[in-house]
Amino acid sequence: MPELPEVETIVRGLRHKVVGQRIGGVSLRLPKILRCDQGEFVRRVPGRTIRDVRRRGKLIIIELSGGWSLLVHLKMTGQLVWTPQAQPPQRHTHLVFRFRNCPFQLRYCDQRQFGYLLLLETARLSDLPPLRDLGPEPLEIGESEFVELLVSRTRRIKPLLLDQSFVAGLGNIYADESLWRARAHPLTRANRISLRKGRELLRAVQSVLTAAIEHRGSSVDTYRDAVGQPGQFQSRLQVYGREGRSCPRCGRRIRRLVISGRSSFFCPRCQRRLL
DNA sequence: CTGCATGTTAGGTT
DNA sequence: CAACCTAACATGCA
Repeated sequence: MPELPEVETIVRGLRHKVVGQRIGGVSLRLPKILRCDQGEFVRRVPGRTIRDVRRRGKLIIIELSGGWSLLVHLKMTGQLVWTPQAQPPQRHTHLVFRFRNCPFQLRYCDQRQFGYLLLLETARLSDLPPLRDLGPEPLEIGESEFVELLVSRTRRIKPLLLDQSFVAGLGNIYADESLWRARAHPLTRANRISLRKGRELLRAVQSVLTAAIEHRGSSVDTYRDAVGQPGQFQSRLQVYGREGRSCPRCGRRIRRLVISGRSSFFCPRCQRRLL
């Protein structure tokens, strides 16, 4: 499940492979993964050069020459993989970009087919959802700004952290890890979190994300980076997916709670419920 | 075979 | 408008 650290790892890995490459052709094996006009995509993409690859939240933006960009959301199981041409495409390979004078190709693979790509004018990128509706980047926001956002909300902190319009890029894994680090119960109402704890929560979010990026993300399921390698952070997760194991800080059994339909893993001793 | 879990978001209701 | 709920997507697993 690619969240911010996984997407960042993919973007960094992809950037130095594809920037400057000219797209020779595309093969669309599963048309439904395109969220734009198919004909336009096949007509407009070949011949363009990749200018930049960047991330915003969990979205990947591949900027092409001539004022067009590709927007990619990997959702649960999407992968963008730099692969030797000679390697036969697998069952879940849905789109292939070939490059001029290059023995590698860029493949979009997605076991569950929830992810998508679309082509649009670079100038219109930020006018449209989902980019338009994203909250601030958690690694760029300041403590006071974050605390301001918290006090204006009455929602429970866990679903709030998962809300991409509140803060962009957190998913279930890093939300739980951050709450554990900050010793905050996932059901706490955002506006009931003290200023001190609010600042602590942002620092927890930032240190977890930074550490996860350093370890190239967490492969708890199918995640692979831009060259097909798994991440290394899954073994450093403290609570996520560890129901019944002991809390690394206090030894108490980690519990799992379903909050707005999502699993939440937390330590009932370290993360006391305030209400 | 059934039913559930999975993350995200669109779309609905309160 | 904010908060909350549910459906939908495809697959794998108990």
